[in-house]
This record gives sequence, structure tokens and C-alpha cells, in this order.
Amino acid sequence: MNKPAKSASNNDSGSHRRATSYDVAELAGVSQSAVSRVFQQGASASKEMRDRVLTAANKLGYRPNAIARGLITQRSNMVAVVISQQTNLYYPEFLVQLTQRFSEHGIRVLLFALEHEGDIDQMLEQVLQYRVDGLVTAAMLSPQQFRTIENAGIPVILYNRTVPDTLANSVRCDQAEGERWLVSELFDAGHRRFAIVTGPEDSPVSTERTRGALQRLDELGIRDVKLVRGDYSSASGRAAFAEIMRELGEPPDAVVAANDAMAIGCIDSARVAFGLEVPGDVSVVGFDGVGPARFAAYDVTTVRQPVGRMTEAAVAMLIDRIGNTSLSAEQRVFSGERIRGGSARLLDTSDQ
Amino acid sequence: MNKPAKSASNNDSGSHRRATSYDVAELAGVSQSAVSRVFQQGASASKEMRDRVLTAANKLGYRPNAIARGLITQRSNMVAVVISQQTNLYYPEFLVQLTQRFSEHGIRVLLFALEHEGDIDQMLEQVLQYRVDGLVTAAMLSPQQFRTIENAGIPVILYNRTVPDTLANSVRCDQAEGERWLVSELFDAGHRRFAIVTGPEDSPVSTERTRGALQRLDELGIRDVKLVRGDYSSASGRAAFAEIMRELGEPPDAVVAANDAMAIGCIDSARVAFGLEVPGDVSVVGFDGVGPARFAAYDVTTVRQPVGRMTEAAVAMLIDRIGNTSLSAEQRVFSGERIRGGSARLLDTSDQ
DNA sequence: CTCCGGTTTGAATGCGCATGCAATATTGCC
DNA sequence: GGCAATATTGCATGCGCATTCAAACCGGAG
Repeated sequence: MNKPAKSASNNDSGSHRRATSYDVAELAGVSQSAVSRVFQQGASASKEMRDRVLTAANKLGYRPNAIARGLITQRSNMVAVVISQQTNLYYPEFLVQLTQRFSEHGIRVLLFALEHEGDIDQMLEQVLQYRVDGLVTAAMLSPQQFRTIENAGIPVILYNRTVPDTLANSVRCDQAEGERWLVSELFDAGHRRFAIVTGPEDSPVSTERTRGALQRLDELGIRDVKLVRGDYSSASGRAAFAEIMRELGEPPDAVVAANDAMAIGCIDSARVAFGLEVPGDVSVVGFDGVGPARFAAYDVTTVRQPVGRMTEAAVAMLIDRIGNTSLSAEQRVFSGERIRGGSARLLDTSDQ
Repeated sequence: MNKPAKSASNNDSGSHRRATSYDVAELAGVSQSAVSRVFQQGASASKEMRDRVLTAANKLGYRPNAIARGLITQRSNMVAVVISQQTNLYYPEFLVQLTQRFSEHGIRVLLFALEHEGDIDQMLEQVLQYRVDGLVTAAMLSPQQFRTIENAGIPVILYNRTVPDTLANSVRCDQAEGERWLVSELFDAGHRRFAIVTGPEDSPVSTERTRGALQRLDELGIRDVKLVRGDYSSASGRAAFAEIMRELGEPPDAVVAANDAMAIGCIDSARVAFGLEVPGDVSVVGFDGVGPARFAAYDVTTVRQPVGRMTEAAVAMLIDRIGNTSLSAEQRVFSGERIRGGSARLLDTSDQ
């Protein structure tokens, strides 16, 4: 009561304007430029100056306004990350790792989540308006869209995506190679009658995986392959296996699912709905190496994407590009980690 | 080929400064204010004005600078979302839904991902510097931290968290109630010897769940309960079950795991390492109702958090608070959806 | 005491936009 | 046609900060 409302610890609670560098300057009895310099990296300021300013700033609860700073430095220190529903569902580490790694470099992540890959346009509009320093996208871009971003001077890293006929920076896992390995392993172990459960039509990753599998099968002389479309969910995997059984009348030797969730769905369906043994009666393989695939009840034979190394690469590449816009395009392709799980009957490789 | 390199759609490729409202104004032969008004909601502009400006803007590839706009309007149209590693791992829908819902209101999400709940301080500093309009946190805040944010005039919504001795807006699922139901069901079906697998020590959610379970057990006269700590991972669930077996020498009637992943780990361990039947020899229950819990091989009896309704509530509450800072605090508590899966031996409830 | 190199500081400016105010154009109404 | 009321436009200003430039300062060598 011995003082007016404004307490010493900081300005009054909330209802008022935030302290600016001018307020701090006034309280510290210095110029605004001095305050600005104290809150920067390479600026010169005497020890005494620094102390006075910091004391005043502390008293006022002052924090530099990153928005204003961004306006003048032309650097927002934000990058946009575009993901689809699927991305975060099947690789929840992706976003977290990416964000943490960027954070280590003082960069914040502005997140954009698409319902489906496709409604990117309004999103890109926002990305451009926020003057982000860069963009990582795990969703597809049309050449047109890609050019719009590049023209705005924003470096882009594609994550497991490509843009047709365009030179772009990308980080991806070699999906086709992984599928080829899976098919080869199955073939070597004697599997001949194959069914493939694909992902949704608009998924480039699914397309690539299916292409890899079909190509390898073709090389091995197998052409009569049953194809069923799923949507990456385990429910769709169950449905797909049921459809395969309905059409074939008996289980195929092996089911190649475009991801682990659907592989699990296939296994569930085989066991529960058809009383089959996995891998006794039918082998099932997936892709991704996600958590559930490693549970003992499934132990899916699969290919794991090295998400950690991929996010690391994406962050490093983007930061390089932000620092130097004229770097030429680069593609970093990672091989997946091959996991010989118990869901498929494979040759024993006791090559120790 | 019939045109020079630079197309009509926008200016030259990247290397130059982005177009500003002045550039557009000049090209359109109008004032800068006119341009500004055309790119706003309720501003008055004649049809002709609008056309001229939009044509010029299009030719220059102009987009309003959201940073500059934020500086002057004192609204960044960004909210901060703070999550921990765990959050995104076990509720991948949370982030995506939240982001999409905010997006529908023209609000962008600035993402902060914590390694562990605890290193929030530097993060909050960033949150404050970016002048976000609001904050949703799925990580714990100290009363001190909470006050800092509130003093800055930033509305906060706590997600499945509370701040001790503090009036805060929150959206949460009633963990204790869910746990009480699970225990009651197990008890009714004759289970008497219980073991509990808790989550990590620093997880408020785990604490609340364990408390709920223990409290209900106590009410039922059961006090000798084996407690083992896990870390929410299925691997820790396996380890926990092994430890329980080691200490008890025989399986308990029921294992109450603090989340589904650990419940699955327990089931795997019971079946594989100890040759037990679930739920024949031991019942296992979890919490969360996440995807893998619904796989046929586990079919975990659990309580599902209504993530959809919770994110909806969080977004609605925050937007209300952004519009009207003086709204009093509100807590919205949701009951979980009770799922009677096959992982526990329960009484038949054919109450149809 | 003077002069010079280096460091620290302050005044002034502008980043790109929204907005209050005054000037002007347009419309409606008698 | 005349005038008030309204809609449209331009001018000027400032949001909060970084940064340039010149002034002030400091210490040491001569």
C-alpha cells in the first residue's frame, strides 16, 4: 500500500503494455541502442553498461521482441515444417527430433499439418507470409509450388519426397531398395505366390515401395501378383488380407504390405479370421520398423527407416542452405535397416 | 518457348528483395495504405481499386509480411504448443489435430518439443520473445513459470497438467477415475493380488493414475500391492513384468500398467519369457487406448483418452481467452472411454 | 601536455505494415 | 441542382528493434 499499483518485481500483472527496449533504456539511463547491443551476440558493451541494462531489463521483465527483430534483420529464425497426418502417426519421432535439432541451432519450428497431401496451397501461402527462413516438407509439392517457394528465396528440403523434373534438396530413405531386399529374402526362402497390400494412391512412398517390390518380383520371373489397396491403417490391412483370401481362395505364400501397420493387420486377420499361422501358413512383411512392429506377438520382418540420421541430415542441409542460398541441390539417400523378424519364414543366415 | 525466361506470373528468380506493399502501390499507381487495405478483412476499397492492386500484387508475387503485420497489430496469430517426447509418441493425433484446428481459425502453431519435462525454462523464454498469442502446454509448469507467462498477458491452456496452488485453464482426462474403474472391474472379477507398473517419476499423469489405482485398491481392502517403475516404453513393461515375477515368484492376479505400451510389454513378457497365458494366468490392463492396444494379439483392457474432444476444447478455450483476456479460469475434465478388451479376465456384462 | 588508435556510446534511420485523420469522391434525397 | 451523408483514398505516423555514423571517451606513447 505504500506504493502505487506498479510493484518493483515487474510491471503490473498483465493488463499493460510489454516493456520495450526504450523502457529499459530510460530506466537504466542509457540509450535504446545500448539496450539493443546488450541483447546481442557480437556487439560491444562495457561491463558496467551490461550490468545496468540487465538490471533494468530484469526489473521490467523485458524480453527482446523476436517479431520486431525479425522484421529488421530479415531473419525470422523460424522454419516451416509441413507434415501430413500419416507422417506423425507412423513416425512420431520425426517431428520431435526435427524440432529439437533445430532448437539447438536457435531455430523455431512453425508447424503445418495437412489433412491430406494435396491441400498444400493455402498452407504455402501462410508459409510465405511468415517469412520463414526455410522449409522442410514431408508432403508432396508440385513443380509449380516448388518454384513459388524457391522464387521467394526460401530453401526447401524434401523429406521422402521428390518433385518431378526439378532439382531439389532432399533427404529420403530408399524405399524401392528396401522392398527389393524383402522380396528377395522371401523368394530365396521359397515363396512364390505373392500378394501386395499397397498404401493410399496419393502416397509417393507407397508408390515407390510397390514399384520396388513389383520390379524385383518381375526380375525373379513372378508376374502374377495379387494387388490390394490399403490406406496404411491396420484395419485396412485386415480388410486387405480378407480380400486376398476371398479372391485367391487360399493364402498366398507371402504378403508384402506397404507398411508395418498393415502388415500387423494382415497378421491379425490371418490368425483370427482365418486361423492361419504366421509365418507357418503365410509370411508377412512390412516397412518402417515402427514401435508396434517390434512387439513379440508380431515381430514383423521389415525395413526400418533411419529417422534419426534422416532428421539430422535434413536439419544440417537446411541450415547450410539458409546460410548460403546459392548451394547447389543435393540428395541424400539412406538405406533402411533390414530387420529379419519372425513374421516371415526366411532362410537361416547363421553367417557368424 | 514463346516467352522470355521471366514469366508473367511473378518477378525474377529469388535473388532479389521480396516485393513490399510500396512496390505494389507504385506499380498500381495507388498509395501504400490502399494496398494494405485490400489485403485486409474489414477495410473499405472500391472494386476497381481492389482489381488494380491485386493485379499488381500478382505480377510482383507480393504477399503481406506477417511479421510486420504482427508488429503493428500486436497479434502474431501464432500460438506456442509445448510437448514432451512422450506426448507425441503416445498421442500422435494430439499435435496434428491441434494444429489443424488452430489452422481453421487462422492461427499457426509454433512448436516446442522438450526432451524431458523440466527443461522448460529456456523454452518459455523463446515463447515470450516470439509474442505468441497463447500457449498450450502438455508439459508441467511451475507456479513461478506459470506466473511469468500470465504476467506477460499470454493465455495458457494446460493439457493433462495442473499447476499447484494456481488458478489455470486446463483440459484434462480424469486419469484417476479411469484407473479406479479398471481396478474395480478387476476386483469384481475376483482379482486380489495386484501389481502396478508406474510411469516415470516426473510424469504427473503417471502419478495421478497410480494414485487412483492405489486409492481404489485401498478402499477395497487391498494394501499389499507390488509397485514397479517403468518409463512408458514397452521394453520397460517387459522388464517390469520380469521383476514382478522375480520378486513374487509367481504371477499376480492382475498387472495394472500406467499406459498401454507397458501393458503390451507385460503381456509379451508373460507369454514369451514365462509361458503364461493372458488373461488365463494373469490379467493385464493399460491406459490410453492407443492404436497398438487394439491389435488382436493384445486387445488391451484400457481407458481411452478422448483426444479429439480434448484438443477441440483446448483450441476453443484458448481462442476465447485470446479474444477476452479477462475470462476467469476454467477446467474441463473428460472421462475416458472404457474399453473392455481381452487382456483381462472380467465379468461378463451382457446387460443387453 | 598533446596526439593517435581503439573502444564505447548515442542520435538517427528504416524494416513493412496498419491505422487515425483529413481530403476527396460518390451517392442519396429533397 | 444542391446539400448532407457516406464511402473511398492518401498522408503521416509509429509498432520495437538493429545498425550506421559520428561523437565521446580512454589510455598510452611521444
